[in-house]
Amino acid sequence: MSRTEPISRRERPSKPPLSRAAIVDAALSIIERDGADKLTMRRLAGELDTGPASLYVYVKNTTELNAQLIDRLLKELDLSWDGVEPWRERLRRVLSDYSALLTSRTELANAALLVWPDGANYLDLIELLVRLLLSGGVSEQTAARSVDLLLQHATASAVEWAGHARQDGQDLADLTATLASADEARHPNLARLGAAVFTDGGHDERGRWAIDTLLDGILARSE
Amino acid sequence: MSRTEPISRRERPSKPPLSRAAIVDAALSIIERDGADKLTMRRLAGELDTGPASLYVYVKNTTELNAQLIDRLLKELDLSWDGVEPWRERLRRVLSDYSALLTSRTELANAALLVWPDGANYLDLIELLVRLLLSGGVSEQTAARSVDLLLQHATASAVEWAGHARQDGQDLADLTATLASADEARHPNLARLGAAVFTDGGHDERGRWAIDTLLDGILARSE
DNA sequence: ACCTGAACACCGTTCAAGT
DNA sequence: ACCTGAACACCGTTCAAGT
Repeated sequence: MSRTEPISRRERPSKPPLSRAAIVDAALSIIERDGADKLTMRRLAGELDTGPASLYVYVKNTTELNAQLIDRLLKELDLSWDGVEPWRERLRRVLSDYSALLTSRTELANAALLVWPDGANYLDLIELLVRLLLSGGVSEQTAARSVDLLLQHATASAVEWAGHARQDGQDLADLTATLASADEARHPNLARLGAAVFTDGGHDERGRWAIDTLLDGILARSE
Repeated sequence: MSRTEPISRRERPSKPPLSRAAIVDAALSIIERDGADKLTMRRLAGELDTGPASLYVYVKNTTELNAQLIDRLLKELDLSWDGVEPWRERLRRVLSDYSALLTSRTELANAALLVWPDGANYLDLIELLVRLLLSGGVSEQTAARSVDLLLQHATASAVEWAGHARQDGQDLADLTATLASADEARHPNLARLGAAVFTDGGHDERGRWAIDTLLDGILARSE
């Protein structure tokens, strides 16, 4: 008999075999195409031409998948340092790169706060942060803790920004209205400062201010 | 005919009328009884003996409900200041109270990062923070921005802690294993610091360190 | 006007059964 | 051994219809 493959009946001729890597790839392309909020186990299974149960052979649960995804995304970060660019500037740059990476992927940003995204690229990022801090004269113990604080800030900023951009019904107008209604007797300081509490300066400028403030605090710990 | 109420047939004799306040109350009791992760629109409707559609007469969506809930929870915070307790200590205390309030309510902690929880109690909290900062000699502009940074840190810490306590399959052991596997050539600094990056010091001590670092940074901005 | 049953369009995860 | 159909146990939100 001739060796015509009976499998060749299928439309998509060679459905690639499932694997952890194939799943992460498919997840990434859903995120790029439809947005991170559209990434679900069921949709991901659909993308791979199978049922959702099949994914659970390769990933334990959604949390684990997210951790994997975050690490994969981190690969896109430039983590080099020429040693010429001042360490403080390099630190600012890598943190805002990291934030930007997550801001357009709301659900992942959220996951990044909840999971410890273990993985080689995450380690690379931490390594760079530690290296920069040490070169700035920060003590080893302080550097270790600062990494946490800096990444927490960058991640939380991404979550906030992604959330506010999404605007689930809320907007800045509501907030400034609430603030304007602040009773002068009950909130004398707020009444004086007004909307500056929330809106003073642009996003970039505030981000830069925050990182500089963090760094000043960190440097103060190292004397 | 006698004026026997036909309504008295019902088991729970007087189902309270729906209202925004009643909904928030019911939501709070679900959170207290079953945990914040069990709070859903459908369950909430069940608690109030009605269908989920009825809730949408009083709240726009889940996000709005969460904002409401956070403000209500904030009412439980002690926001007084005798002016005798050093401002820095008072600030530390209110921030860790706020964190603790959210840590046991995972989903709300998450929401607190995403929504601007407008409401009277939130304003009270901000007012206290501004007041403490100003009394510490911080400039008005710096105080306004610092409030953001301090609350972001406290909220993000609550989210992280709640998440790690939940342990969706991940645990510290995984992470320290990853860290131990850090290639010495690729991650010389990490290899030297080891697990200290993640585990040095207890939760409370690290929290205190972070707030002090933040405050030192803030004070450095004000000279 | 105020409320809601029922439907729409989804979820994550498990498990028994198939190859 | 590896994979998956089908089911379990849910979601948030809308809308046409009822009182």
